[in-house]
Amino acid sequence: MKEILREVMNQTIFIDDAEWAAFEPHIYAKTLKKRSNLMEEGQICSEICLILRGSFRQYHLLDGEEKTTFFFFENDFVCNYGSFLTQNPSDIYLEALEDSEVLYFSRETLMRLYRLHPKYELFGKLIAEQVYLCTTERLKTFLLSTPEKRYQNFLQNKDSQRILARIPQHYIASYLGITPVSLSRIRSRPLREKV
Amino acid sequence: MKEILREVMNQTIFIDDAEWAAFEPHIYAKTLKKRSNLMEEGQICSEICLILRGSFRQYHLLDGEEKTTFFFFENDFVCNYGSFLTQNPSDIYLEALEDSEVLYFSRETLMRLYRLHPKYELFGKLIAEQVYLCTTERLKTFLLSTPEKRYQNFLQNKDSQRILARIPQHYIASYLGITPVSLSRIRSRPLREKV
DNA sequence: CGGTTTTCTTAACAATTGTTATCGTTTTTC
DNA sequence: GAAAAACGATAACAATTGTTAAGAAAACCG
Repeated sequence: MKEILREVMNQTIFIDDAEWAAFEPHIYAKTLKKRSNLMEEGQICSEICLILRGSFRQYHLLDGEEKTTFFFFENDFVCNYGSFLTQNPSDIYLEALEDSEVLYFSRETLMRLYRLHPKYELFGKLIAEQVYLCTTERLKTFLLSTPEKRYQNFLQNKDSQRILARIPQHYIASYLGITPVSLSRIRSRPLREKV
Repeated sequence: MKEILREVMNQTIFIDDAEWAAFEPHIYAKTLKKRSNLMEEGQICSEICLILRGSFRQYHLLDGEEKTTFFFFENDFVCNYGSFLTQNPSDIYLEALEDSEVLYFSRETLMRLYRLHPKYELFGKLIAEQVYLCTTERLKTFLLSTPEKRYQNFLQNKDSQRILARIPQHYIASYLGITPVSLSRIRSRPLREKV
């Protein structure tokens, strides 16, 4: 089962047997019931999970209102990466949307691997770069598009399909930075022709 | 003069004399006239600049309209980091807002340093993490705030001060994802009390 | 210095989004 | 299987933002 983690990592960088042997004993598994939290506001992120089964949403709590801002699915790493890096308290919650199963390892384990094998250091760099690129793409949709165009782009984005297939619409609205009512309206709007 | 680059890097990670000696000969300087472009759409980013004097804006060109999305000042690294990482063509322009002076080095130089000294690899990782954190903070202001609140947060953000001091307001509007007219209106609006 | 360009404000109106509430349907839960 | 909760559409109205245009002030440039 832990081999799945190795395979996912291999999509970014090849991990040889010696490198894997240093890692493998420090990987654990756990299950989370639907609606349970993997992380809560105020906690400091000390472990990284790989989702084997299930899904999670990330949300902020503002004036008693939940603002959902990200989703995680099978083969995704899920953690509060910002809190993981800075070791500052989390400003977000991570909630299981379904009964879920994850592999996980601690920050200390990763730090030890960084010191033992430069390959892991490179892995950490490549992950940071990947996550930067994704975040920038998403920021662009806010800087350059209206909510309506943002939703249309979202529909056409290949990575969005798993969100559309599994996530309730009002969470998607929040993910797009709009209200559920507004998204419902946008969806019912006739498509405009380009002029 | 190149020592400034070393000092800026030292704010992230200590570079010893041997590491610096491998880098120093491959650093160059150039000047850019106000309004000239450091990078244009379609180009592939092959060098990183450190600003010694002057400032730059990053903008997208959409339907003939310029959308300014970022600013760079003295002691900032300026490049299209996304294009630098992926080697895909740039979707942005980088324009000097004043007569400017920069140090620069090539991507090949950095790649060579990555191979020679693991310290540079770590530097690359820390930069990616820093840039990720900044981008995420910015994305949050779009996901969690209205334009008006976003402007008020912007005013109170310490890092914003250099933007406010040196950048025309209509560029700031674009940076906040709104029109110049709307920003002018927000500014003239009376401050609301919290209830 | 004088003309041009840039910048910012304001006004009027259009378009979009937010808010609140209702209603029917679907899903969940026990 | 029945009660409860969650979900999505819709309506009505408020608030905000976008668009276009005009004008004044400031900055820029030869």
